[in-house]
Amino acid sequence: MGVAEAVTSGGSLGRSAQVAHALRRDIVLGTRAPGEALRELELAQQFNVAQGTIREALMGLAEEGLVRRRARRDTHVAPSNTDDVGELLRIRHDIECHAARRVIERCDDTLLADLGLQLQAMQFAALQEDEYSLLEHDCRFHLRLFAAAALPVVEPILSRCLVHTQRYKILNSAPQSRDLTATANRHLSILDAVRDADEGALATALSHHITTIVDFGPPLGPAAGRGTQA
Amino acid sequence: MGVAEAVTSGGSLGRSAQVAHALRRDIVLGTRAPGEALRELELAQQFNVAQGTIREALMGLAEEGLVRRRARRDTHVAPSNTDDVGELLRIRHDIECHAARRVIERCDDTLLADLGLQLQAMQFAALQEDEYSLLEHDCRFHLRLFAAAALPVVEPILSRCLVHTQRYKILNSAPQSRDLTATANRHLSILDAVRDADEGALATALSHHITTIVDFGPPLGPAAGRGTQA
DNA sequence: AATAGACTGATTATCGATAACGAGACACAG
DNA sequence: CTGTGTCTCGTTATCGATAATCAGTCTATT
Repeated sequence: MGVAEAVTSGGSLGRSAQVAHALRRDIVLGTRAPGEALRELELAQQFNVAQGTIREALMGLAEEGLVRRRARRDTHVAPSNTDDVGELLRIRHDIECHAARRVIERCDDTLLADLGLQLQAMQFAALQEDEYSLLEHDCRFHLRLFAAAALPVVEPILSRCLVHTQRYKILNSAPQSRDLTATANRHLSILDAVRDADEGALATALSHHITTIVDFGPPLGPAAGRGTQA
Repeated sequence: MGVAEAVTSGGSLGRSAQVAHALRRDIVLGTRAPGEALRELELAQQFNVAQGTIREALMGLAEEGLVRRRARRDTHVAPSNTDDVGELLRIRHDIECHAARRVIERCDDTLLADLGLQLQAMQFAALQEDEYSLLEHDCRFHLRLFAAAALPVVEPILSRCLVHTQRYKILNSAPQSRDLTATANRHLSILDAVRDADEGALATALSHHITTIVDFGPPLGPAAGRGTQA
């Protein structure tokens, strides 16, 4: 497992949030493999923070479903299950497409600007070959779009769907088979639909976008086996 | 606000879980009204535990969407929004009905027993006029049923839908208008469908059950029309 | 040899105190 | 009277140490 970067009072968000961010990155990218143990004191030493801070980060990740905590026993990286992801993708499709109407109805001028910014960031990340950065902005793109629907309680659900979908994609496909720039540009049709304030087009674009994220066909058959120990 | 019961090393689960349970109860029942401030030190004194313990409980509730935390600012009871609940109900409908097939396929012998137990507990709670207990077992009934679908990552999503749905119902209808025994017995048709291992009947029973949980008609304004999707 | 019981090592859960942070009040200058 | 900068207060975030608990092991008894 990786040598963790000590957190040194960097960003404006709290230390536990920074730790959670770093761990999330490792888990989504597969640097920390499913099943890997996460001991609080060990992580505290690695990140140079107190155990309680690690604890909070782990609790957050547990709520996201990325780690599994068994009370007073252990904490480890959660597995990535195909059936689960399929269902999450279905739910995501349902939520995002259904929100299209509300989004168009409530679309304000900052929405388009924010989406454009995220798209730009995605394209930049693609050029840099920084896949995780791309994924992050992908997430933000969809969450920002959904935020316009003004359904705050549903947002965390969508967020969970997004994260798990992305993790599954990373864990179950060969790195060279993923064209980052293409992934970024796949959001163009969504942006266009929002620009045109075309509810139907937005729903269609989202539906197509989501259904083509993961091809459940080819990659699962042969070497889909997890246990891709580093 | 209520005088909190000091937690005295009661159950087998940790103190923070007990605190979270108590707070969840108060919030769902409306004893702690939406918008009410929740100060960590104050609660720590009321429950006779350390601030950190309260903190964990609040973080858990925040992830459930029952409280809203603004970093370094404050923590308060989350509002209960009609639009959100409508959407959550839609998602819940989608998840539970779609799981019917998997549930029947993987139904093992303990499922029926567990569901029967929960139903009994609901009926008992109804007789006692203990609405929260009824709600809890209602939750467990549905979660136990869904657990048979073996989609662990989706479970927390369903859980969130259940909790918010129930809270909304409590907060937006007169207590005397709710027939507890009828609510409990409404699960009979679901149990029957599982007993018969009839996938179609289960999906139908669940669909009817969920769509008739909240009548968005009378108590709310005019257009409460949730899409008659399906 | 098999079983029941207690011990040990490892891990999480809790605590009490201190630090960091943001918002609003307040005084002051323009 | 208005705008700006500072200051204090309330609240959350972090820390380091200690307590509680569990799983697996090891032993003693039958």
